[in-house]
Formats: sequence, C-alpha cells, structure tokens
Amino acid sequence: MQKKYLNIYHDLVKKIEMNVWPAATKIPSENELSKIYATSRETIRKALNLLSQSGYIQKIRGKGSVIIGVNKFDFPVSGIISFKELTANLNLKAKTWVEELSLKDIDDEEIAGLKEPGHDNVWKVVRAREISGEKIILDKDYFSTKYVPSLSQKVCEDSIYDYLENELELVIGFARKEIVVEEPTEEDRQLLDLEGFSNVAVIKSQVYLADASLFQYTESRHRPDKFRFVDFARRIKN
Amino acid sequence: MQKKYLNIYHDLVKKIEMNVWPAATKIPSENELSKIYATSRETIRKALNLLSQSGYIQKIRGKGSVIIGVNKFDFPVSGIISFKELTANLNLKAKTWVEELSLKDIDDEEIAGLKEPGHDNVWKVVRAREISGEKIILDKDYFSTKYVPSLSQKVCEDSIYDYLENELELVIGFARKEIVVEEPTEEDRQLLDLEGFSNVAVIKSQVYLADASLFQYTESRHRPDKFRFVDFARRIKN
DNA sequence: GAGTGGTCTAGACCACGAC
DNA sequence: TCGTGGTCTAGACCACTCA
Repeated sequence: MQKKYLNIYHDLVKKIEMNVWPAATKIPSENELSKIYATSRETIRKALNLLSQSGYIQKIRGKGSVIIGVNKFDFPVSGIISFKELTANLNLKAKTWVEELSLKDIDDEEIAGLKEPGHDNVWKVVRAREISGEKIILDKDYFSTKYVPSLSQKVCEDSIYDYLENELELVIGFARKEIVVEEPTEEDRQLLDLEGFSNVAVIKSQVYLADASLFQYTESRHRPDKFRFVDFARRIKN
Repeated sequence: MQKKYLNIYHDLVKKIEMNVWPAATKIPSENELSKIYATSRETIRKALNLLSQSGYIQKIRGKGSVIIGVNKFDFPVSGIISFKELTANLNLKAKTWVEELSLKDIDDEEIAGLKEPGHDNVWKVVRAREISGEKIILDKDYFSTKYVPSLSQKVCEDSIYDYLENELELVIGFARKEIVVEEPTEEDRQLLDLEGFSNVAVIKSQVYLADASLFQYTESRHRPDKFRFVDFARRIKN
C-alpha cells in the first residue's frame, strides 16, 4: 500500500536536506501544500507532524511552519539504533569480538522477565566493539529463546538486528532505556581498553516487540570519553 | 477551548494508573471508545496516539491496544523537566545555592548563539543543587537577554522556569540534549561534594522557544553515582 | 467474515498572528 | 480582515488477526 503522508514526509525531508528552504525560513502553508500534493489537508498535517517530531520544523499557530536548522545527525543514538547502523552512519572502521555466546538459566531481576513457560534458558551474548583500533564498547545482550530459537557466532559477528528483523522477521516495537554511570567491573577491565578510566557509561535497554512482548535486555557499556547520547525533546503540552 | 482528545487522554491515563485495566490486557477498541465518549473515531485515535507516544499502550493492528505495564515514573527526566519539578515529583528535600548571577559577554561557541543584535550580554547563572544533604548537581545556565531582560537572586533560588513561563510568559518549544561524561573541572570540585569521583555526567541542552528561537544553553553536571536518565523510544518506521 | 487499527477525504469551526 | 495552524466530524476503504 502506498502511504501518501509518508511519501510527502520523505519528499519534504529531501527538500529540507537539499536546502530548498534555508534555516529559519517558512515552508509553504498547509493549504498550499495540499494543493501542491493534490491531497487533503489532514494528510499534509500528518506529514508535517512527522517533520516536527523528527526535529525538522517547528509549527507556529497563526504564522506557519519554520525550518529548524541546527546541526542534525552528529550522533544519532536517539531512538533505537544498532551498532552496525551507527558505525555505518559515521563511516567508522569497526570490529566486533564475540567473547561469549551461550544458553543459560539466569535469575537476575532484569533478565528473568525474558523467560517464558517452557523457555527457561536465555541467550547470553557478550561482544566487545573496537572502533579505530580501540575496544571501547562492551555489549551484553540477553534474548528470549521463545522469540530467538537459534543464534550463531557468525550472526553475532555481523549484526544480530539484521538477523532478527530480516531472517526471523521480528518486528521491534519500543524500548525503555536507562543511562547510568558505573564503576567498571572486572569484566569491563579485561575486555575493554579502559586506559585508567574509573567509570563506564552504561545504556540499559529493555526491548519489546510490536505485540508488546519483552524479548531482549541489553547493557551497552561505554568508555566514558567516547560516550555521547543525543536527544531531541519537545515540551509536552499537559 | 475544550480539547476533547486531551480530556479523553487524561481520563484514560487516570484509568490506567488506577489499574482499571491491568498490564498486558486490552483496552476497549476505537469504535467502542468513540461510542463511550460520544465522539468521532479520529478524535479517539488522537488520544490513543498520545497514550502510545507516552508509553502507556502499544497499538497492534488487527488486534487492539494493550496496556504496557512497566515500572513507569521511576525518574522522569525524559523530555524537558526542571529541577523543581523533578524534586517535587520525587518528594526530595532539596536546596539550591546560587553561586553566581551575572551579565557577561561570552564568546564560547555554544553560548554565542544566544546573542542577538543589541544584546551582546547573556545571563550566566551557576547553581549548586543539594539533595539529602549532598551537593550533587551543578547547573550552569545561560540566557539570552533579549528574551530574559531581568533576573534576580530570588528567582534563581526558587525556580527560573516558573518565572519564565508564568511571569515572562515565554513558551518553551523544544530542546536538543547531549549527554556526555567528563572529568570534573576545578569548579566542579569546589562547588560539589564529589567525594573522590573522577567523572561527572553532563547534560548539555539548547532550549528553544515555541517560535523556534534559541534562548537558553544549559550544562547540568551530575555526580556520576547519582545520575540517571530514562528514555522511552519507539522504532521509527522508515 | 467480523472486528481491529491504519489511511484518507471534504468540509466545518476555532484561536491566533499580522496587516 | 485575512491567512495560518489546531480541532473535530462522518464516512469511506484498506490491511491485518482470529475464530
């Protein structure tokens, strides 16, 4: 099915990134756009709301929609993104070391939620990430065996998310993330090039499928000098 | 003006938080809800989309909308929130020490953007935040003098955001945030109870008004053991 | 096939900003 | 007063899930 509002959204994103409208200028009004794209105003509004949510424009009642021209895309970790997408976006030389791949029955609080009746074991994957010659990220992933029945060394070296979404056809719904700063564990010290840093920045995520079932828990442990998280927030109206 | 979809949203939030529908159960369908609230289905959909965006429900095509029952509200820093809201939400004993309040002409990269023609000075406010007897947050705020002509010691001790939104009637639009881990500066060591911690977690924010003009730059510097940032992310479709 | 959420329409009225 | 974006409606068709 062709989604008009998505086509319009992508078309407008392209125009904005090609600087058809410079920063701080107004784009055509909703009425004009609905004539240009030969569609209803509500459909245009859907596209504009997407643009607004992704930080391209700010809508101002009574005036119009203006381009927000801030340096976008410096480090797109906001939202759910995989290591492979991240390094590909930034053109970085990256290497993955699979340190562990095993099936275990784990009772830790965060991980117990992955168990399902008849699936007491969970996948445990530990991977060290090397960027520009330094091991600076330690990813510890736990997957429910109900939704991920099998997993191979090769998949872990490549991209687990490619495998989940394209081979297993799992559809990711949403994630809860928590960012904290911790003291390095013995494991961190062994597997990362910590160079004397006495803290690691940790992103802990619980990832849910589109049908709202929990299937993954992850800790992404970063050397603090290489850690950066970018967020775009709108003021919530009541 | 009464906004129906907001009323319905708030009503549903209340019902969810009162556990009218337990976690993982379905709420009534959009058609049922539009009968219950005597409104059109599109209006119901607006309310449900809000619920989905704020992490209360997950909509599943062909099936319905299910309650997401994860421990919400542990530390609501996601989005834009002020220190006063934060401590009030958590019922914490908090105290603010205003260490500096001055007008300055600053040329640092992040701050120069606050200058406007005829307004070369910016407000600089440095505040140490004490929670449960420990100074653990250092807030360094810079405001454009175009939008914030005056500022007093008293306002800084109370809540600057109260003053901006209620007295000056500024309307906040959106913010870009960046989280990094840094080594403590000499200032951090002097003004905070760092207790030997060798890193600080820093949230750097650029805050824009509803008309998309930049008016504030902030660094919120946290002792790492007391820092926590929670995020709710949806998989972006294309 | 019945019910669900997703998309789309054509029109209406409102609140707001600018002239 | 005019144009803007914000809300709301009543109806239509579609894709999907499940019995």
